[in-house]
Amino acid sequence: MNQRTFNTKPADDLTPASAAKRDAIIKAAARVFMASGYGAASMDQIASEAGVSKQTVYSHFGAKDALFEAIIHGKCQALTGRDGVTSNRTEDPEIVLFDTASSFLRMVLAPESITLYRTILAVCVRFPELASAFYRSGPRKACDRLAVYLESIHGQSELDFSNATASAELFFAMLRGDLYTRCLLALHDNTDEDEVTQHARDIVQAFLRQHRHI
Amino acid sequence: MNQRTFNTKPADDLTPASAAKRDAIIKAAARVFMASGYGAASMDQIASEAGVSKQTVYSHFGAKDALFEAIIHGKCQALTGRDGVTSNRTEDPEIVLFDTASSFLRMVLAPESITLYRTILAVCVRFPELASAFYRSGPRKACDRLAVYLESIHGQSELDFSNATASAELFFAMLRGDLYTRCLLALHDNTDEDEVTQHARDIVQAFLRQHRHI
DNA sequence: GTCTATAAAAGGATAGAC
DNA sequence: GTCTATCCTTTTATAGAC
Repeated sequence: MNQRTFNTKPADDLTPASAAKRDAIIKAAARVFMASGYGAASMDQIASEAGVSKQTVYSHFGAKDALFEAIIHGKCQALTGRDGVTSNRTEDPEIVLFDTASSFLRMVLAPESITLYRTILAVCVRFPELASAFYRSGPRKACDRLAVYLESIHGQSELDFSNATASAELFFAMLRGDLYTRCLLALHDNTDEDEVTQHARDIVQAFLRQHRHI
Repeated sequence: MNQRTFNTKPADDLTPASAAKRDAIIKAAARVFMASGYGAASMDQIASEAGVSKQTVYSHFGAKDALFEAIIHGKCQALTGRDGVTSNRTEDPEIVLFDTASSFLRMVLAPESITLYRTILAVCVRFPELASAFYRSGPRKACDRLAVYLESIHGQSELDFSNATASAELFFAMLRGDLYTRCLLALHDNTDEDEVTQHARDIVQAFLRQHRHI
């Protein structure tokens, strides 16, 4: 570990050539870390794929763990930025929930998301901050956004969302289901798009039935 | 990888001293692999903790990956053997489901189960058979057992389990919920026993309400 | 900042004696 | 089968020249 602080984003006080190299290092490191995990990734391979010398990598990031943290943090922030989990319109809740379910499943079942999650799980004890950052910018964020929506429609159509956060957590847990476990374990060669859509439809129905008090 | 086949269980055609060493190797390897994962675990450390020489480890298991596979397969078989997921009595379904939920959560949230799952996820691409074996002896087994029970009570108390397997998968997915994600990510220092019990109670209620057609 | 060369250490696997 | 000693490769990190 190095005592200096290294920026994740290309700094403006670098020469264009240096910033370009820094960018190449980040891209290469992301590829290598995602492909091999933290332990099996080598600084040699990262430098090679970035087209720079190993010493340049160390000049920019100081140590392997600092580079790894920068990459993972970047990936987590990219996660947060993505598609809104709820299309917050005054539409039929069933439609809004189905859209939410579809985009959520597409996101979490994407190979890059699966790989990122596996990579973090493999090192979450050694890098607790990374695990926390992932949770906040991923699962937690999705739940919070959905909870806000559920609260906004509480009472409509005889729907009871008096505990919106718990309901949101349940919604995503149901969505993941057994399918997510199988994908995490790499038991599928390809994820069937129709199966996913049908699954989202079923879960939305079950979720609505569950929260419709009679 | 070695071309020979190595037994997982202590063979009877070994001298007692040899069988004891084999057992020590298995115990030490389990500890080291679970503590460090496949990549970071070293054959030196395993030999050292087992109190034998490294060559003895190689004599028994041939290669690092073969030893790893033997350890993981052993852990998976131990998983299967454990507590019945359903207490298949002619009791109130609510009680049976609550018992099932409680023992399931206790099992999957146990630190050893979490560690095993993380270890397998980290190598599931390189060892597809291990991932498959884990899935069959863990999540799949639990679902199948519960599905059998659900089918047996289909129609009772106005409960609809016409798709028992899907219902069983949903039940366990709901049970895992956000709590399981947080535990996987090592975000908890200790799992609150009362929180788990209350969670199981809530999920059973939601599950029953969901399958009670009106 | 960047590169080449190198230090220093760790790990998987094997040879040879008993 | 078991042990000691060793080979060979890979890896993190740094030194020194430009």
